[in-house]
Amino acid sequence: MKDSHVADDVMNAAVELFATQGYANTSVQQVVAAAGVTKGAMYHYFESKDDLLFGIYDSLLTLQKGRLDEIIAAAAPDAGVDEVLRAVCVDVLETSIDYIKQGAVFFRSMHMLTEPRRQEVIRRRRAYHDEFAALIARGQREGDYRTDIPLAMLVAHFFSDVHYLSHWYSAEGPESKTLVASQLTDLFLTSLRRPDA
Amino acid sequence: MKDSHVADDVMNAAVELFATQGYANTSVQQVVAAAGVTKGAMYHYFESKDDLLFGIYDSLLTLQKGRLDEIIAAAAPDAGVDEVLRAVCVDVLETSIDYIKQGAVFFRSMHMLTEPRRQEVIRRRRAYHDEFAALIARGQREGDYRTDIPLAMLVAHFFSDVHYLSHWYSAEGPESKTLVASQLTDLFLTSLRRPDA
Amino acid sequence: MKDSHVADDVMNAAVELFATQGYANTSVQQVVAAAGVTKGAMYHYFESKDDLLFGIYDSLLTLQKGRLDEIIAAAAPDAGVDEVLRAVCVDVLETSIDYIKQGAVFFRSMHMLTEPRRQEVIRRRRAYHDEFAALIARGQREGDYRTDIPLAMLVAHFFSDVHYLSHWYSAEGPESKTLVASQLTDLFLTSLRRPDA
Amino acid sequence: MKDSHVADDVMNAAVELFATQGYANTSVQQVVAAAGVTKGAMYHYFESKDDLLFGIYDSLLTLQKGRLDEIIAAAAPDAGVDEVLRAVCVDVLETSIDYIKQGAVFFRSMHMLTEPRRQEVIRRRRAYHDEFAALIARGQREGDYRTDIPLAMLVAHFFSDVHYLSHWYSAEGPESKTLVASQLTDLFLTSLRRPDA
DNA sequence: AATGAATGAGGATTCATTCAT
DNA sequence: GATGAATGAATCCTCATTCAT
Repeated sequence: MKDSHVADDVMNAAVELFATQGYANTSVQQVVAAAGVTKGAMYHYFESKDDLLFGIYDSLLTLQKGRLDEIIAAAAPDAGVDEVLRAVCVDVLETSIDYIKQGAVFFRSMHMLTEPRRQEVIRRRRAYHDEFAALIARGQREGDYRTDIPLAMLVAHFFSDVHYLSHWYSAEGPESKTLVASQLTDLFLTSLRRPDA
Repeated sequence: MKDSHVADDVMNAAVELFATQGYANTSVQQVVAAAGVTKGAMYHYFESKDDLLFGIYDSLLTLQKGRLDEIIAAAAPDAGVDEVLRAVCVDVLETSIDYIKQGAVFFRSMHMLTEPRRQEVIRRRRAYHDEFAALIARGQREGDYRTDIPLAMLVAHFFSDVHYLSHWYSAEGPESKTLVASQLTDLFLTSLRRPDA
Repeated sequence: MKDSHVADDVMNAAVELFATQGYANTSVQQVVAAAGVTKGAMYHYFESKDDLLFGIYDSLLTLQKGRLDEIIAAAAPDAGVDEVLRAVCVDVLETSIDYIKQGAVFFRSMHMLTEPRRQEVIRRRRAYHDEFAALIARGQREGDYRTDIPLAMLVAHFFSDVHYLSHWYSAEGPESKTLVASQLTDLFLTSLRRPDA
Repeated sequence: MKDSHVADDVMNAAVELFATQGYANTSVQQVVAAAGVTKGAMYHYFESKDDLLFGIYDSLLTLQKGRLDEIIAAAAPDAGVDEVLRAVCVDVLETSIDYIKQGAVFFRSMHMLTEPRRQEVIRRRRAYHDEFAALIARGQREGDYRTDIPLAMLVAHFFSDVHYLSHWYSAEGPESKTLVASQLTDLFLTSLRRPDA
């Protein structure tokens, strides 16, 4: 259930309020009031408040997974892994800044999701991480990246930065976004390189 | 109000439940049942559910600030900044693993705190970060650390790892803790070094 | 929010119970049970228990102020002040007997109102008294009424009777109401007359 | 249970708080805090919160009944009823001003008393009114006072002023008290006199 | 006499959701 | 499709009173 002017307005209001006040502190009443629709109209498009929350996860996961697949598919056959990984990192970071409110909700409200959906989010998120991890593993095999540190930790080391963006980043301008993305990518790739190389 | 057998049991139960199910999904009833005390007894020691939550923040902030000050004070007068910073990073990471449940609550429930207390947490947390930032700044002045990246981002880059621990770390054994702390410290310090050095 | 079958039933039940048992001794549960509605329905029409109480004040103040204004406006241009004042007194007393339960609540529960509303009641009540006082003042200027006693005390002397009705009056019949009103008015006007006249 | 420094302090604090905030809005905790004693100490001297409230009624009733009896007993054998009644009225009014806080509680919190005690207060109050009524009746028999108005209403007419004092009187000075008492007595006795006399 | 921790019943309020219209 | 009145379960919190010390 997801189109029409009503559904969009509701989702936007929900993201805004959930990011600002938290999911638990936001009543359905507040959401519909902010969206300028009635409760009945909302329940016509969304099954529950949980559905609203899941919508945020779903669209973000769909978006980022799609972009990741695209970048990898679009990579030149002879491209070095470092080049691809850099593109991926920059893209994730930029997208996360674009959707920083959704990101704030994402990392803060996972435990508010009802159970089957929480599992789905975890599964899709893991799939995403695995694809990212495969890139690093390839770089390790090719001798570019350090192997003295567990793969899982390297992945976590990168996504911690993605995660943390909503805790400190505040939009000053469009250029800032690309600069931040490139600098964080740089920090990550620097630490990833073989120490002795 | 913060001692007696009752207060401790309640706090422990609260940490456990808040970390597992989230603050909003945990009723005071569940907390007191888990602690084996009555609701009235709990309200004798804590003013509100919010007070319970704040207690988690307060004790963690007090602990970590204390340790940070101690390490800096205990550093040999001729110690290089890198040595001190490494000790600080390792300590923060190890402490965060020891109190990983409190950490999970910390980063997930800040918006559930009532306003004056939320401000206090933010203030104390900022003070902590500032002290950490001062170390890096000293390293920059001494020529050890890179200056091409804003100080605030370097700080965020480290604390994102601290933050993220509760999302992926799970205790496999006592050695693991020190290993993880040392490896994450390593990643951070590697990326911090002057690129051209 | 103040119509619909539900709102009326709730208000009536509230007046009855507040007058009989007092506001503090009456639970919202008792009110909704007496009104035959659910708690949720009540909270759809009233914001709080306090709102219920304020509703009693509001309707009584509105009613009596309206009637006072009407009587003064309707007075013949050449009417003596004594004639107008008598009409006002009789009307206030009769109305107070008609709404004797509301009156019982009025004088007993003012301190249970939350602050901004308590101020509003005081303000509106004062406006009402001032209008009444203006009539007496006119009578004093015209030489009908005594001036050896402060105006405020004369006003209090009358409203004390209004106030006290709910402490001793009990409805024996419709005639009694008009008799009581006329007799109390008589007592008041007698004491108001210039002693030496 | 009623002496010792503790009991007095508690009673004074209770009167103050009950008069200011109302009985229902005042917790035992607030009373003992204001009195500077502990809860246990209070419960050593008073059986219940209700006991505290009843104490206010008891002392006021005892005091006023005692004074009434005294004045009547002390009247010269050949004293006119008007003289005695005037003395009684002035005394009641002055005493009520002296104990105006107790009076505020008296008229506002009767329905908060537990049942047997509420009946006792009503009974003793009625006895007091009856004695007062007997004076008026004597004046009627002696031809001084009007008989066209029911005795009960005449009594109510006077006590309404006593009652109402706490709603408008505020202490400006010691002289004011005697002036107010004498003026209200005057208003009452004026209206009491035979209209045709 | 005095303490104050502990009890436990009760109260006001919120809110996601349903459903007749 | 849309409304919004109504539901009813759940939640946080208060508080008079007791009792071991």
